[in-house]
Amino acid sequence: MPTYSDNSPDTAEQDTNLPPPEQHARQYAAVRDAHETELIEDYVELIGDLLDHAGEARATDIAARMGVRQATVARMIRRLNDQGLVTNEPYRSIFLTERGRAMAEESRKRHGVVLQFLRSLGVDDATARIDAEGMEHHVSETTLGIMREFTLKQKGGD
Amino acid sequence: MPTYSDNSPDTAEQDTNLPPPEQHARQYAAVRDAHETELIEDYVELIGDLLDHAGEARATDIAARMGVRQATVARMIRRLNDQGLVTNEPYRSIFLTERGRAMAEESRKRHGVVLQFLRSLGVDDATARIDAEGMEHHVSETTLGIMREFTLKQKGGD
DNA sequence: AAACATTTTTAGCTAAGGCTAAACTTTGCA
DNA sequence: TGCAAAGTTTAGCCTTAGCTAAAAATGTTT
Repeated sequence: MPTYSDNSPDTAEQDTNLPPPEQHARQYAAVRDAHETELIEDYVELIGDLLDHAGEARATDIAARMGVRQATVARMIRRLNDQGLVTNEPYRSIFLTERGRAMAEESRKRHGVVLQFLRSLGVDDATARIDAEGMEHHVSETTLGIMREFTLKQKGGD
Repeated sequence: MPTYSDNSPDTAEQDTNLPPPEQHARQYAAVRDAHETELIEDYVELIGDLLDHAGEARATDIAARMGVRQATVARMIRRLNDQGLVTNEPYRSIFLTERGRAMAEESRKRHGVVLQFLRSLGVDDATARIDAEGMEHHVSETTLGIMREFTLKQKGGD
């Protein structure tokens, strides 16, 4: 029994009734779309981070940080190359194209906003990191803006 | 250039340095784990909702609301059956097992907490619904608890 | 420079989750 | 009652993203 739907007659219906089928379907479609780009963005973001911090992005390091095998990384790199996000020559380390760099930057920003927001909500660092990684790709621009504001306000207020 | 990492010397390092590789890998593994159960939970939650609201859960309705084809639903139902989450007989509608019901309830609660939280943050209803759908499976118990509290506090404070 | 170690790539397997097309069952109506 | 429509299932295709095993290239060490 959800306590949250029992005291506000205005929103009670929205909680207990299902949305119309088409809208419902659009919600799930949005999640599926997010999933399609999610992994690509994670790889690109990680490659960007490695380039910044280690000076180069090597398949071994990507694999270690992603927690997957090198073979998996190799195939993903080819895909990223196909999509014009990275450049790479056989047996050499990986670089971001202009588009890749833009995506990495974008991703890094989103990630940062969500992470900072969770922290300023009072979530411990370790948990915030894990949750941010998962939530990052499912937060709309609208919500992201609200999170940004909230974080700033918290910072100033304390 | 992330403004959030430039003014708080304490957290600056955590933002600009990468976590150690093993921890980093664990974060991505957590996201992958969430993805595995995510769709299953969505189906179970939807079936529960349909049972509650329409009295029965039919493949056609599930397909319409999920935004996928009936063939896709049919195969998923078999999978849910294999996992002991639903019972179904050929050409008859679908029911939840005890375990299925528990999962649906659990899922519905999480979903509600995230949705209410987003609303009380100031996110508009349509956006909140979409974001909640995606975020739901990536929010830890810890964060969920904090969200619940925050929502209550907002409600009382206004 | 040859041998060994590491790194990268390729080939081929699996499972999931979309799809279409076609077969089969149930339902509803004339 | 019988036939058409609607709903359900099965078969088979595709892509993605894991994996292992093995081959190819690079780097290191003696």
